[in-house]
Amino acid sequence: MESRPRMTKQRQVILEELRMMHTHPTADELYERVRDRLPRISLGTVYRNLEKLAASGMIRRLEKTGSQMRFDGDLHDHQHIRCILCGRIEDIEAEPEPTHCDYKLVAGTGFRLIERRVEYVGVCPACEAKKGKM
Amino acid sequence: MESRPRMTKQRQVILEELRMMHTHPTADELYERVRDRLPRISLGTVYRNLEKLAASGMIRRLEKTGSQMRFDGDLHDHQHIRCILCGRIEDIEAEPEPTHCDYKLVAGTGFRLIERRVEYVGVCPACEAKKGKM
DNA sequence: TTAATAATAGTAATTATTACTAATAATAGT
DNA sequence: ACTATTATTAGTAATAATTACTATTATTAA
Ligand SMILES: [Mn+2]
Ligand SMILES: [Mn+2]
Ligand SMILES: [Zn+2]
Ligand SMILES: [Zn+2]
Repeated sequence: MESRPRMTKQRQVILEELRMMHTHPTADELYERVRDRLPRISLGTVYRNLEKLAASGMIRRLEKTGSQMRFDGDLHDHQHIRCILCGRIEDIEAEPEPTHCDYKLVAGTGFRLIERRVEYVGVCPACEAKKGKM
Repeated sequence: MESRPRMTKQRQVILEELRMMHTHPTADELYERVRDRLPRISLGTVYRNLEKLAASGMIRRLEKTGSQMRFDGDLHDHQHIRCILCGRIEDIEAEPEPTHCDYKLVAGTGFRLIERRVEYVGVCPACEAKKGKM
């Protein structure tokens, strides 16, 4: 039942590239990027490593917003805003910890509160510009 | 280019059943329910109508949390808590409108803020009980 | 009633993700 | 450095949710 994770070249590169880009990429966006350095890597390997890295807390998995998962190499305490038109995600400097008020709101449901996620939704500058032209 | 929506038996039943249940069902949960009244309805019809009803504002589509879409026939201003283990969703009586503080947070990004979604995540009583037994 | 055309049932296609498997390579121990 | 163990990989197949297609049906306005 022993099983120490191994730091493979693939895992290393995936982690490095995710930490470099600040765009909260999907698995296949990251796959395209990583292929520049490891042309023979497979998409399944990218998925598997993102899963492992997220489970070990080395990266964040942004819960299914939009149609695919997105990942974040930046672990500092922050939230996100997503463009309702193109899906682009940017950082927002807000603290996500639940407040006393949140605990009171949840009390009636019988749930044990773990986390409060705030997602801001809007239109990004690029999409706003595009829209103006029509 | 004219196109007035028609109130078909299927659309009627889908809307009625969704409004009755307070469980935020997935498309196929609702499909199973509706089949009791319309045994020949197809899953595609359920999806198509949920899409139309959401677009016209008659129901809410809860943005992809978990692996599938969920729908809500209750339009009153509220938010949700989702069980991280079983996916069950319950209502939370919190106002979702962005505050001045939210607008200030978003200002730096250049986005036009449309909505602030707060999703609470926790463990539901049923799952908590199940967990205690192991 | 009738004509126009949304909407439907049934099925096929798409898409993101996960599972499978034989081959490879990272690590611990010698 | 060599070897044994086994986590990990590439490649591919399978799954699962959703969407698209198409011939037929049924709603609604005239
Ligand atoms: Mn981020
Ligand atoms: Mn609700
Ligand atoms: Zn955009
Ligand atoms: Zn639960």
